Amino acid sequence: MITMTEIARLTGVSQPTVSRVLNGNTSVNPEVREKVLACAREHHFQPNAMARSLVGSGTKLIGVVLTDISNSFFADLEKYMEQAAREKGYSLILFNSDYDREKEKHCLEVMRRYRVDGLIIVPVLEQDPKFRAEIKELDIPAVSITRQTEHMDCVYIDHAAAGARVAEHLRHIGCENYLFVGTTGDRKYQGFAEKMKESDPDFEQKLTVIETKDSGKIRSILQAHFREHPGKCGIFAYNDRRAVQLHGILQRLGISMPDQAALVGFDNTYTCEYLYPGLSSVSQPNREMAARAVDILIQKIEQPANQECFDNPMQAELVIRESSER
Amino acid sequence: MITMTEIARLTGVSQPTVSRVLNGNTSVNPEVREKVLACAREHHFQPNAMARSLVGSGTKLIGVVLTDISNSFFADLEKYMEQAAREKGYSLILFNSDYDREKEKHCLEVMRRYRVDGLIIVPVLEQDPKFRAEIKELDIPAVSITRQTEHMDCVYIDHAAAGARVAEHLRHIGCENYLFVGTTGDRKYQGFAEKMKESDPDFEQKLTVIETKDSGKIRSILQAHFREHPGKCGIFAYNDRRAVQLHGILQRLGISMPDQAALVGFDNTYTCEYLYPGLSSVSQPNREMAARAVDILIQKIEQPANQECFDNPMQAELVIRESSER
DNA sequence: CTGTTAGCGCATTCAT
DNA sequence: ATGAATGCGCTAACAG
Repeated sequence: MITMTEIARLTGVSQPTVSRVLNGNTSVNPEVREKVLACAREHHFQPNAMARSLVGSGTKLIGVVLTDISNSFFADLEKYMEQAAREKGYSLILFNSDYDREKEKHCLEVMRRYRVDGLIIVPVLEQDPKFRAEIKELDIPAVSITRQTEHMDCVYIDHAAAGARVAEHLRHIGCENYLFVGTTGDRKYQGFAEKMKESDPDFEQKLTVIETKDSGKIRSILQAHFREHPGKCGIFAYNDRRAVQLHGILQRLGISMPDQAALVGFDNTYTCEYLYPGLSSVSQPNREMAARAVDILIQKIEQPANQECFDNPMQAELVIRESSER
Repeated sequence: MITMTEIARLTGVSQPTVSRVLNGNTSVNPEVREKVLACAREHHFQPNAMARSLVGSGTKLIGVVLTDISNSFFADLEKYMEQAAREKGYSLILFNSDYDREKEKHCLEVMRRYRVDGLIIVPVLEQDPKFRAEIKELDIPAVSITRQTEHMDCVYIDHAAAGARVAEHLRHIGCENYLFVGTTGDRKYQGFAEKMKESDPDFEQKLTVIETKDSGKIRSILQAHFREHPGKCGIFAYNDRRAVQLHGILQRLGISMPDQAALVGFDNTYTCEYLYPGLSSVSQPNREMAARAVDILIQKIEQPANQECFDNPMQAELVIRESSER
């Protein structure tokens, strides 16, 4: 791979002159300019980003840590982040933490080695003090995406509010009992339950929580549930993947949507509209979230002055389809 | 961020000694060793990968260019590639080409700037001579994944064979006419059509090709098709995303699977088994493909001797579910 | 406008 | 076993 020094030798000028031409900042003699450019083109010169960064201008690298890119929602996010970053001349170095704090820590270390200019992360455990310490140690601009954090910028949707919105909807279409698929530590659940309790003090007796991901077990639970509770059941799943799974199981059990079961998922992945009956789901503005995260980050990278942290809550929207129509 | 020179200053030894300690190659005085290690730990030292690469030991960076990571199949692939790479101390710098040759070219240029040690790519157009030239210019080990290529190592499944396998299956369950969803330039299609023609000279009259991705248009085409052709129709979609879309449309039209329509997708994404009726699909061994691609690449990076290119065709498997059961 | 000089952080000689 | 010197490719003064 050709270097500036080599181009300098070939064209008979000094290396800094080559640098000037190729970076186009200061003015150089037009003839020299052309000669150098021609030579650079001929040899497909590309500046060595490593050397450049070493000298202090940053790496133009953004470290991205996702919990799991095989989740469509995150895959979309990464795609939009890359687009936004590319527009500003940044590239992404991507890691999956697999929801594992140890791996996450390792990702952070590797990113440090590459001296990424900034960091976008979906934290495994945003409140973990160790995580906060690790981020602080990194000492570079960082924004968390998808999760609300207090010690760093964050771009997210208010999961509790979204959960509440789902509660409102399910109550509105007249459900007699409820199923939540996920863990009760989830903000979505908390917002959902809170809202329900507001209008129905007996809510907790009407609720069943399914934590397992095992299709067989879910099937048994559903079967028993619908045998004992004939009334319309509102089902809220913490993500579309689970919701699609439930959708299939309900179909197999011959439980009709939305009459017997009103199902709502989360993330509004493309499958929702293709399914039959169509799957209601909470849509996150992932393109906007990605763009916002990248913008905030790059702004902080390039203007290190303003170093306060901001909360960037964004608006989610419930997309109602056949699976939970009135 | 602390440097070796700084650690050297703090511990009163020379920078090369720090380097020796931290890289653990040559032997150093145990006392010095401990002192240096302690200091490094205390300050959370991480070697500057940029500087290290500059001095000639490579970047430990693998450039990955995918056409579209929002496709679950590729997202899975990337996840497994990252795992495999991490195990060998490499990190991934990821790009999406969006099926756009220009963007792909740009990705290649950026990778060059970062002096990635090697490259794994899903080519937009593997036969394009310009693409081949660009890869050659890069002058680093490169493997193409998912596509067969002649000028570089490749890890892929034989799409034509997989298409033939689907043909066999659909013929076997007794279809009277066929629908292919995708483009006829696709190897899957070619294998499919070839196989069909073997046993049925009239195949071409029995085939309809749907190229559009527009749900409304697909719906019209299907409606017209089933009105005119009452017999059982074998439908082969080039990927699961399209297959899921068709699945929904068929359901909405009240066309039963597998009686009236036997549907087969491609990639065997998780949705397939959750759908009802379950979606038949061709399963690619993506974990193995990813691991193989990474292994081959790293081997070539670390043993530049053997520079021949190898074909690595892998075995796909048709997973039959309700959507195309006999 | 352009060449000289210096230095980024590190690995790698070469001495000692 | 360890320090001194060198150079990777580049940018950033500085002097002409």
